[in-house]
Amino acid sequence: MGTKERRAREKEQLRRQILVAARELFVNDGYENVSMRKIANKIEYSPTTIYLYFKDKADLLDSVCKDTLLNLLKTLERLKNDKSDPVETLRKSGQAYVEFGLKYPQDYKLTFVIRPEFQKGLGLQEGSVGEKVFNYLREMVSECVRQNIFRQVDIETTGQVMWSAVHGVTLLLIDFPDFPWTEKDKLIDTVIHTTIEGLKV
Amino acid sequence: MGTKERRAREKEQLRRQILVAARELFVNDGYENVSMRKIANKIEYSPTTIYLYFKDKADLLDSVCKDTLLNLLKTLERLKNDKSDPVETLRKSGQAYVEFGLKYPQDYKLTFVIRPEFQKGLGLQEGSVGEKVFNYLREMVSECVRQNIFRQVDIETTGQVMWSAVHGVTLLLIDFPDFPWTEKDKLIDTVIHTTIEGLKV
DNA sequence: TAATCTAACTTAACAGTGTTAACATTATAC
DNA sequence: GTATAATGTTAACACTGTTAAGTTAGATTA
Repeated sequence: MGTKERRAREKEQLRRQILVAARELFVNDGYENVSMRKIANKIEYSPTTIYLYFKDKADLLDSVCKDTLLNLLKTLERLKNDKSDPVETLRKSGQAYVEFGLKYPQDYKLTFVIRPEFQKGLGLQEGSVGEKVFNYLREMVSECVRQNIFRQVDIETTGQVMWSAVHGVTLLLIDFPDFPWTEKDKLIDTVIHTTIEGLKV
Repeated sequence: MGTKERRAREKEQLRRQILVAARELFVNDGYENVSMRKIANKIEYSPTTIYLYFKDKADLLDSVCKDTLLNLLKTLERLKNDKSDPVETLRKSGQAYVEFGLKYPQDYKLTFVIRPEFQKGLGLQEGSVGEKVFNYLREMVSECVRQNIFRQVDIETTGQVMWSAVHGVTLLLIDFPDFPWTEKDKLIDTVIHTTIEGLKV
């Protein structure tokens, strides 16, 4: 009677296989330059098979994005234990966020700019992974507010300001690699430091 | 002998016509959803005619982006006269930048995230429009540094921090319209205010 | 075991894409 | 008025996402 479970497992396996192949191609060649046929080729199935597992190409991308967010969340939550200094934790979180974006630039762009429509359905609404990521930021910030380190009492605004800063510097560094930036790590440090100091005043 | 000039004028006219049609379609339908045939249809020429004026679709987009940057530059330079308070001018410039992005969200995204490769050839290199935009920001910032308002002596870094902040908040507001943002203008104000205060300390 | 059913997958096709090469047309120059 | 250059068009190629119809293999039932 284990046949049904086996079949389900096999089905899930192929789904993962498609996702892995798709991510790899999206990341290397860019979403628009990847065709369903290329993905199919990579996994050695016919193109239409993919449609048995994903509604369409956008749905496939959505699933890739969801994985990216899960990955980001995992990365961030590793920093949570460090409860000593809330400002230091926030600083580290910001740094980790930018680092994540620069480590997986294509993933980051796919998730946060190429297809933010996906947020409507999965990304930021209640119970979603995206919401969990922002909740993490909320926690970090609210601890700083609670300890009267930050002037602003409004946790939402404070969090959004922080997000703007790290999102901005991440995308600029990704999108304009040839721009004569200040030394990269120095810039990231300064952005985060400036924002935190600005929130204190 | 004015025939040559007339021909050149007519040619330039059709070029503009193509650009206008392309921008309108890109902005309404999104770059990827606009085909050369659609553009051709709009201006009532055959699709291949466009290739007599632009190398390819990307080149067409580049020209649209260049216009956007020119537009942004014009918007910003209107604020330059106000020499009284450099911090206030910088604040206003930041605000104008974000407002510009939100007023022409598709243009902004096309220029700053969809096709930043275009920066390589036209956008940010010497003498380009993009460089002029960043030079504007440099001027605003350096005035604040010169008057010892900002701690940081490094004008480049300071400018880049400012750019990160406004770029970040602009894109977040564009890309996640359904996110429960703080009231929009308040958020923009706070981002700019926070960054400036952070640079002062 | 043989017949049936169903889930998984493929083939063939449609309408659309960017782009090129070859052709047609028009307006200028001699 | 004829040659010449500029301008525009037609037809085609190889590709795209996606659907409908057809095939095959494995499990279920009699």
